[in-house]
Amino acid sequence: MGLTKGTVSRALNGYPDISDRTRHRVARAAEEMGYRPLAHAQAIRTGRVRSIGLVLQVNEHDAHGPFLTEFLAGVTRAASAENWTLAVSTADSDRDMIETIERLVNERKADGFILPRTRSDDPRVTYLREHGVPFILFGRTRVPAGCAWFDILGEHAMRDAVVRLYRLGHRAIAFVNAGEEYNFTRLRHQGYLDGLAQVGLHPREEYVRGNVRKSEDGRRATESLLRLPVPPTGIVFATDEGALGAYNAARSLGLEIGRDVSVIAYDGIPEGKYAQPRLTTFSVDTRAAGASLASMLIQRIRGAAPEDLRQTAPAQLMVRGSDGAPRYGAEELGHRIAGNLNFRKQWEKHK
Amino acid sequence: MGLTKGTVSRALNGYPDISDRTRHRVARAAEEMGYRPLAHAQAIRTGRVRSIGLVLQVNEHDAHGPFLTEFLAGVTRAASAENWTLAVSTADSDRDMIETIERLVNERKADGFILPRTRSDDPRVTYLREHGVPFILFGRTRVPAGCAWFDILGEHAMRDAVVRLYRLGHRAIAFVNAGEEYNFTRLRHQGYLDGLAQVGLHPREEYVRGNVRKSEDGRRATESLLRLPVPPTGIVFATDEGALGAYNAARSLGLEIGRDVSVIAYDGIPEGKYAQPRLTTFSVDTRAAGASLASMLIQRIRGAAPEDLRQTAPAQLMVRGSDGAPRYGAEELGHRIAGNLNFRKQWEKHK
DNA sequence: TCTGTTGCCGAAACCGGTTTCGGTAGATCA
DNA sequence: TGATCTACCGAAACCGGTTTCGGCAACAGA
Repeated sequence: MGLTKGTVSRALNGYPDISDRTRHRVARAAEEMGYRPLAHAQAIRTGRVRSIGLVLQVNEHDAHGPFLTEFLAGVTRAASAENWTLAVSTADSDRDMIETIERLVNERKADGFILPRTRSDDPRVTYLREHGVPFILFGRTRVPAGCAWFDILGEHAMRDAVVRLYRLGHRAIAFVNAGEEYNFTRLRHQGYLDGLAQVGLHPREEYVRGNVRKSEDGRRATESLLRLPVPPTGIVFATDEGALGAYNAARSLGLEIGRDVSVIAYDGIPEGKYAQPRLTTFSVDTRAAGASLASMLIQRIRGAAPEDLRQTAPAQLMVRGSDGAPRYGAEELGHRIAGNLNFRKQWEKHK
Repeated sequence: MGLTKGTVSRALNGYPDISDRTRHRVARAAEEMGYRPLAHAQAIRTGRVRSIGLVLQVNEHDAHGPFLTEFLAGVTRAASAENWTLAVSTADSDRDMIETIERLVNERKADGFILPRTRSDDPRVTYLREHGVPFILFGRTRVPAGCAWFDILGEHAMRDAVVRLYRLGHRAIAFVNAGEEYNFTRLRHQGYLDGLAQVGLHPREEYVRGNVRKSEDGRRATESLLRLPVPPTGIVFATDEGALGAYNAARSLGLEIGRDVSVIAYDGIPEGKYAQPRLTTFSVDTRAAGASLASMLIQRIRGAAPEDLRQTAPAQLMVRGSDGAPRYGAEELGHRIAGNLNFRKQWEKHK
């Protein structure tokens, strides 16, 4: 009893000039009365609110939807373990994004930020770097100076997908990429090319599509691929969502996914498990990613050098039903598709 | 120039003892140098951190997934408008939930809480009420004393779904309910009964199923309904997810949804738009709900009485392709299903 | 026994705001 | 012209912690 608040504070924070006896006494008393220092009272002196900032882009097509819960679970788990919390906000444009971050910084609602969906030229990075606010990227960047990051090796997944299709017997393998604004896009494209090189297939420009964001984009891209004179028998998708569009394209051309044409994608969204046939995909452990990002950001805020905070992890292949040995060769497949289209045309004329 | 910090504070906070001239001078100066009071420094005196707490349950089957982004967008929008922020955390059990809330309360990381998915007997309510922490429910509760809430009138949707099916010509209308742990479950059941009463149909116990959480549960429930001697021709689902399971059940019985059997559901999740045929459902404006909840909670924290903070809103019917006039009457449908099953059995024996 | 150390804790400054209190200048009124 | 009132602002206490500084007591060394 009868210790000054200063002594209590030092005892709780492990200062060396406190005897073990007093330290235990304080710890026990705090425990008994359920005392926890008010975070904002600490912050006024320490300058840290022990809070991670996360601003979600919500304008366009909702990019995080399926992953969000898992991601938040990972982040908050890791943050809680260090007694930190998470401040979430949303923005519907780049301007709004910067303003939102600015507000969180100025009022010190967050000590640093996790930046999901790294873009090629990212205004968030520009702003935060300029203002000396710590941050960590989910996804690598082209200009890495001063940046910490965590990323999944999507390019390896793309490469392995090509190799897998090749081993299943495919010799005409196409690639459908995501929107160009993201940094991972060119990496995945490179991974596709690496895969072709590894198995000794020549890259063909007409086998590559890009800027697929929604599943409808994926449908169009797939249809244009399958209507080529010599269509691909296997298609690698940079995202699950794009691949789900392929199901509609295949249906409208009278094709069966997994038999007539094989599909391998990337992300591991739940919808893939409900597709018919179930989508073979490279799944990302989003929860683990969130946890890594959170604890790395905390280290960064505590002063670790960004160069020491760069990690990558592999995606894990989930073999399901959308890929298999090709039923026909590419030329043969082309003829079948032409036949199907012709039949449909006749039938519609007949009506 | 040369005003004390006390004067500046009063000027910025609109105290009456500051002349307009000084007030403007201060406002302009603050604007110029981009000054924003540190939230935690204010909090130490005011006792408010201007932060809304939200703890998500993430253990079991992820209940919020599809709605989460929209919900967060609504909450953070409304919060930002009042210069508040959102503190998000997660929990994987009831115990963990209470501990997480406790931590946020003790450290004052949040001034109050939004409680999504109100349960019949909710431990969160017990804890917060006991500790005098403001909160608002997303969903009504059975014991309303001291509770503020916002809710969607799911029971009206269920009732209208029944009436709609009746007007389309259905006379055998079943109901598939959600998990019993949620409070909205019994409300929706009541809505179904109200609908039957309104059109003058007798409730039949064998036409009601419950405890459907995942789409697989919905498949089983639907199959058991359709295997009745006199199956329903129309089915109302308390959740979209359950209704998606009906698609598989119908397929396995050789039935076509929207023709042989009609389905109307509730939630408005994106997957419903991709189902074949597209799911007719009562859609909830989750973003608006989040916004209402946030601004009502802020009012609550500022001292408004909980009794004055109770709002409801209707769900909006999205007519798509899963409902229509019944192709057969109920008895006839039963015969067709029996025939299909028999055929399948023969065919399997034949193999 | 005296002098340095050391270990340990109290006292007080400090962080950046908010809020209370008191005093002064100018206006109002008798 | 003097007294009273009012509008306005400065000064200082305060919020709940952290951190610095200084001093006392015990202990070691000479």
